[in-house]
Amino acid sequence: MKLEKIKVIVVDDHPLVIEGLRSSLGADSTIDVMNCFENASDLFAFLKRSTVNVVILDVNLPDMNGVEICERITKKYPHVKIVGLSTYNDPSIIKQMVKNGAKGYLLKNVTSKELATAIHQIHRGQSYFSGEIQKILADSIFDNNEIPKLTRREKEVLSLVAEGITTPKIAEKLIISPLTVETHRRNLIQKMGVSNAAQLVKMAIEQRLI
Amino acid sequence: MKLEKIKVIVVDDHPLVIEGLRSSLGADSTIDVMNCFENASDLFAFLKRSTVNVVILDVNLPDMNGVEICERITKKYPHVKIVGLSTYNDPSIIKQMVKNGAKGYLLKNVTSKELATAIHQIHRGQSYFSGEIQKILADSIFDNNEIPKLTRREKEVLSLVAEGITTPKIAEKLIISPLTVETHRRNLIQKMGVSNAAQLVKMAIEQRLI
DNA sequence: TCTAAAATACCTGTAAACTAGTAGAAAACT
DNA sequence: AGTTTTCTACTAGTTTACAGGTATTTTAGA
Repeated sequence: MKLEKIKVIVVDDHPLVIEGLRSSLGADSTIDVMNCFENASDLFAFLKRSTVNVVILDVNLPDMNGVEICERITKKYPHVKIVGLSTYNDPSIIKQMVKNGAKGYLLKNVTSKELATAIHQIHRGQSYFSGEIQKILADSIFDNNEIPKLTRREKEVLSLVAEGITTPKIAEKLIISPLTVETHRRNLIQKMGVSNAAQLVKMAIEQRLI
Repeated sequence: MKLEKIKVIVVDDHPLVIEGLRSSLGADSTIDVMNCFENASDLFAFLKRSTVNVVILDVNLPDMNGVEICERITKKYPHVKIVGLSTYNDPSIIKQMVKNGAKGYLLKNVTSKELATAIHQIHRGQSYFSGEIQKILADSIFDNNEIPKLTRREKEVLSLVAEGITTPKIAEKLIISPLTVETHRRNLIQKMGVSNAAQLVKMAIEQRLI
């Protein structure tokens, strides 16, 4: 029986990282780095016409965020395994990635050896999370910070609030009553489980909602 | 005359980036990647006993921040040229790096070719900033956002404000009068040139003051 | 030691934010 | 077509934030 290589593609907007992955994963005879992309649309164009086993996915791409990409890949190509790769160890992002089908998540401070291990393990159907990530996921079980779903309008209001614009001026901008803005603001504070605008801004920035 | 290679060292806490730089810069016959480090202390240990032309310096290292490293290198080894390399295009960080002696600054989305060009140019005594960075530096001339100096107490209050704690509770925590907290808060808002707490929080996060 | 800077505290007034409840109209979903 | 969600808007009362001063006591630098 002929050994099939694991077909891997890399999506990262840093050419330097791509080159690093190419040279180090290329050394592994069981892994075939088919192609590398710097944005999401190129990735999807490729997925349309090729079979792929594992996608190594940077969470921060210019044209689409990692969570959305995960969701779309999982929906359209459920056989494709996703490994998140990012500088950020933000629990909410990691959890969202996992919820949307990522089978693994690594920080960029991993060695290429560990990455290769992860690819193999995930390709076998298991999951893989680096030590630090495991700890984060474990911790976040206790404080079950469900990411609340915000409506379109609420997101709009949130970003304006986060810019420090006051209620009456937000109302002016959105051409609605200040009272309505107040309501949205109130609902946001309630949904996000905070108690004032300052915390709301912090939250929004942390969860990259703005 | 024998051609001397440019002696370069790379400091980055991401092994993947290091491998990428190694493989791509290694291909350039005029550049000698002497060594790579993942933290600042290893870097300084090496500088003590070796002559180096150019340091490629990631701004985010585990043990020391980029600005501090720049300052120290410039002071102790003024002949060593520094090229900042980072994911962040935060104007205040870039400006601080330049102020502290960085001769170039690139975002991690550069190609290795551009990086090589930068190394050569900087080694010749010129400076090099990638297009995006040039734009940022140019923009920041107009809005001369001098980073205001905050006092110790102000920083304390700022981080508490940023956590969304209200004035009376901050007062309780710091065991001072709420009126004093109000004064600090007001001074902060004035110093940072913003108009409310929400903007203050945003600012503080952006400038990594908390 | 003198002095400038920082931290502390207070007053007054206005504006905005937060709390709590209600409720009709418009979209979206089934 | 019917139900649910979202967006909209209102009343009314409380709390906190913001702006403009002023002033005393520490702390730290020259």
